[in-house]
Amino acid sequence: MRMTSQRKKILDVLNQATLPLTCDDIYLQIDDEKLNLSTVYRSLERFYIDQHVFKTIINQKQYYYLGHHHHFLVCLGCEKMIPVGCHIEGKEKAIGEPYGFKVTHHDMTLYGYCNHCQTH
Amino acid sequence: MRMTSQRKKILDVLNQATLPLTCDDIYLQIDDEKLNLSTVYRSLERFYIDQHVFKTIINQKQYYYLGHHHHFLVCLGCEKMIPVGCHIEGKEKAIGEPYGFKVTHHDMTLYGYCNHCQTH
DNA sequence: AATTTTATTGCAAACAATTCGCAATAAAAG
DNA sequence: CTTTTATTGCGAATTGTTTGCAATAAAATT
Repeated sequence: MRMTSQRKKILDVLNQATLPLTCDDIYLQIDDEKLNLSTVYRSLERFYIDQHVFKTIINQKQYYYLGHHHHFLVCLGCEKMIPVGCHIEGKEKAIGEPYGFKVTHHDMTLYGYCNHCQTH
Repeated sequence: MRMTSQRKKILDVLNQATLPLTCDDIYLQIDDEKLNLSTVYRSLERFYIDQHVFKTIINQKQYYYLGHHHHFLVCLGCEKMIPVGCHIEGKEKAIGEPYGFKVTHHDMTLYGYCNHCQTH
């Protein structure tokens, strides 16, 4: 795995972030005329496969983040995202077991309305 | 809500199904020269909003199903899907509460390897 | 039953997110 | 310093999904 200047910048952006980001988010934050969006896509997928970043699907889009595996409350009103812990972590294996299914990971998102959007 | 012939056929297909289906799955199963894929998309989204069908996102695609809310084990090898119960149903509200967030629903998918793909 | 109303459809085109082929580039190895 | 080969930029393709709009057909009204 070659640590290119592009990949360094991508990881920098992710390190700075407090919420998960799409490839496009990251692309836009890196103000480099010469960086291509497909490089961002390829790099993040590579990081993900090599287990250096986490990925979650929200509103049918891929989001990436660093740190530890968790989930998000996503507001249907304003799209705000709130990180929340994982409540299935330990149960993963048990859920697959009766079917001889080996669970490797899971993805979950909770949708609803944030404090603000409930009353506006 | 007008129960058109197209919508009847779409619901028929879903009723027959034992696993969740994409719009395209359903479209292909209805052998009607004159039925359009966008009608299938629009109808299912309407059913979903009116709470007549459930929806879940798997591999970044929308799947619809009837019956009761549940989840799926999805094999990364052969794409096989196995329905499993929901383990968060009761906790939904509690997870959002500390943030004043009103959870309306959630989506989860478990990925891994089925019995067969583990050894092949 | 005939007519009016209006939700729904078919069609083609647009869209958004993501992926791909390929020649050029630049890390890392020799 | 040269060679090797992973990675990039670029443009184009793909996939899943959504949209505008005129035509159609349910359902409501007469």
